Amino acid sequence: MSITIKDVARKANVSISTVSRVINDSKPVSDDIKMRVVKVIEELGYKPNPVARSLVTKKSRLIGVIIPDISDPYIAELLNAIEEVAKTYDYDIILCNSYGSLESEEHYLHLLQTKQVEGMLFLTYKLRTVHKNFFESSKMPVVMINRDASELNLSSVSVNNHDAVCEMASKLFEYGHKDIVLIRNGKDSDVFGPSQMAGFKKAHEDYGKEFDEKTVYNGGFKVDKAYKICEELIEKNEVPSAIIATTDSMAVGAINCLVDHGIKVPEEVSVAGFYDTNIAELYRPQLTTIHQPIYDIGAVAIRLLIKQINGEAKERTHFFLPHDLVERDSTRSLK
Amino acid sequence: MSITIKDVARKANVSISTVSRVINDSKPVSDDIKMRVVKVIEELGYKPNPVARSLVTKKSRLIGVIIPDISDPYIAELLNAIEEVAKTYDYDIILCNSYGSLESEEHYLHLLQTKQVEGMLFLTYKLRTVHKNFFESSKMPVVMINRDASELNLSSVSVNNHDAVCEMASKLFEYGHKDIVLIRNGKDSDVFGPSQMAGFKKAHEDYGKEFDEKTVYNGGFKVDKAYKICEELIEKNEVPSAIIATTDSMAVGAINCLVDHGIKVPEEVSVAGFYDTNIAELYRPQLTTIHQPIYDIGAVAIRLLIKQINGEAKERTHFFLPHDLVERDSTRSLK
DNA sequence: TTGTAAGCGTTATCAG
DNA sequence: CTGATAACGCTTACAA
Repeated sequence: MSITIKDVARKANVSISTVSRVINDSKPVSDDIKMRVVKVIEELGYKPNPVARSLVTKKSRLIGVIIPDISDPYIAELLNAIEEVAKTYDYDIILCNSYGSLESEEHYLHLLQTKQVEGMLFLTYKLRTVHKNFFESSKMPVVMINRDASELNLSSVSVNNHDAVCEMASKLFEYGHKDIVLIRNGKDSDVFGPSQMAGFKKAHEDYGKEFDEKTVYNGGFKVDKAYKICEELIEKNEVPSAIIATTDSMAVGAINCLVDHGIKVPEEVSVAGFYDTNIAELYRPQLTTIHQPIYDIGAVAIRLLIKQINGEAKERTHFFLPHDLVERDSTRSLK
Repeated sequence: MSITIKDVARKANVSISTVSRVINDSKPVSDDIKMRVVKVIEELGYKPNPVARSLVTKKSRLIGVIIPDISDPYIAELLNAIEEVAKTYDYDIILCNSYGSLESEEHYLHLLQTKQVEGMLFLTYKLRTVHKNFFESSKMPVVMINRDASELNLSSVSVNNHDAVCEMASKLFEYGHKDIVLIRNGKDSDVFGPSQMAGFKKAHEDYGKEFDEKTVYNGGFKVDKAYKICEELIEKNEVPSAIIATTDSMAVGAINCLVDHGIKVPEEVSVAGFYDTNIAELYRPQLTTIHQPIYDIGAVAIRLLIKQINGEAKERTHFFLPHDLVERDSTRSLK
């Protein structure tokens, strides 16, 4: 049996309320009594029982995090940040890996609610009605990562995907590339699908290029998918002079395919990635990519959430964090 | 205010104990009453409050997981398994990222204890006295991953590193390689340091080669470190015909260095990795590596832990899971 | 088989 | 400033 507040009270010769007051610093307690209590607490090595505490305060000091795939390095890095700053505020993380399945996302949404989490961080590839309904009815503090959720009246944080794709495409056009293929995350209903498409289009406009929707493919975050898309391109003899993938690993998939078919990168085809995850530097050729402040995205998201939990948050908005185009060896100028 | 057991009791016209009995299936309840209660529960959408429950049962349904680095793909995959099977048993995971620092490991060990976790999964690069003391005195169920902890009278699970290194080295000797450099995890005090060294030695004995301790380097799980080690080798003009790294990413670091210095892999030097993480297949040349049943390691560990929590575990032992040498393109036979 | 009531360890209200 | 005491929502003897 471990030591309770009662033991402390008894040994210090005060009431349990007094002990409670000193540990919570909630009401004035005379100095000598306070010191006496503190001393006893140390002697006994007393630690308040968080469960009992939660029962009365209705606060669990728990935050739920639903993500589609821990083994995605991008998400891992995000988690790193979330975990770290949460601990700073004395919150713990309950991790839910949904594998991107709507079913388990729904399951976790409810699970977390019954687990009494005080708020949730949500990361999903597709946003559905089920989600919306849940968020609307639960009124639980939620912040969305990597998706603009202002339509749901939720705060969210990400990089500006429209601008990032636009910049990358522009850079390639400037380098003299005539035709660029975009392998984006997914369809219009998927995360950032629309803004990536729009950014790509914008670059075409800016550089007076004709835009053809057929040059946009859906990679669905999958290396293999990107590989296959590339293979098709090769078979159809439609290999472009440059490829932009909205994920580093899809870029790697594309390069592997090209190289496996004897096409040199970047000599014959330029390929760019997105996110600047570990592999971008590890892989050869090193990837030209969009560096994202992944850690910061996670950190901002969790801070935002905690503010919301504490009722300090004003309005719900989307936060864009700055990205960076980093040029390495997988792209080249044709000029 | 959410619905409590009282609301259910009132609406079903029974006592709260009866309700408790039906939700826990703990004592016989007559069929008609049970049905009535179940119906009311559904109507009201009642969910037992886990906090209140924990307070009386002293069970938190929480398991603490301390790991050194979430963004390590190996650990991410492990986490995947842990999270998944834990949910199966209705346990939640509290994630603690120690960055391998002894200080935060210690911090988390205690934090988890006060958070009332029912057991812990522990993954560390170095095992120290602090850890031992904690485990001895707390008598909390703990299972260690990727480290033989039988000396601490703790269960643990991993692949047999001695054999794996030995097999890899043997394969290379068979291929006609004369000198092999081993870039292992770390020093003797580090995880698997000794067994990797021993396995390497054994292979030398088996093949009648002279063993020189100088051919063993400590990579400390770092890509850069491996890169530098390789660079030194090149500068000293001591490039071996084969390199075994005990981590895929260290292998990649080594290959990158070699290639950056104009040395071809596998034509001039063979390089092998360990773990068979994503990058092993993604990278070019694809890595020859030791495939580890990472998911299974995680799954076995968490199951073991839950058994221990339930008092079903017999003795504390180390479990070896089978590994596999998978040959890809980063090594070649000299014959 | 069912109900009553005593906790579980805290915080919070209200007197004093 | 300090102390009783009533919650918090649930499980579990103990009675009935």
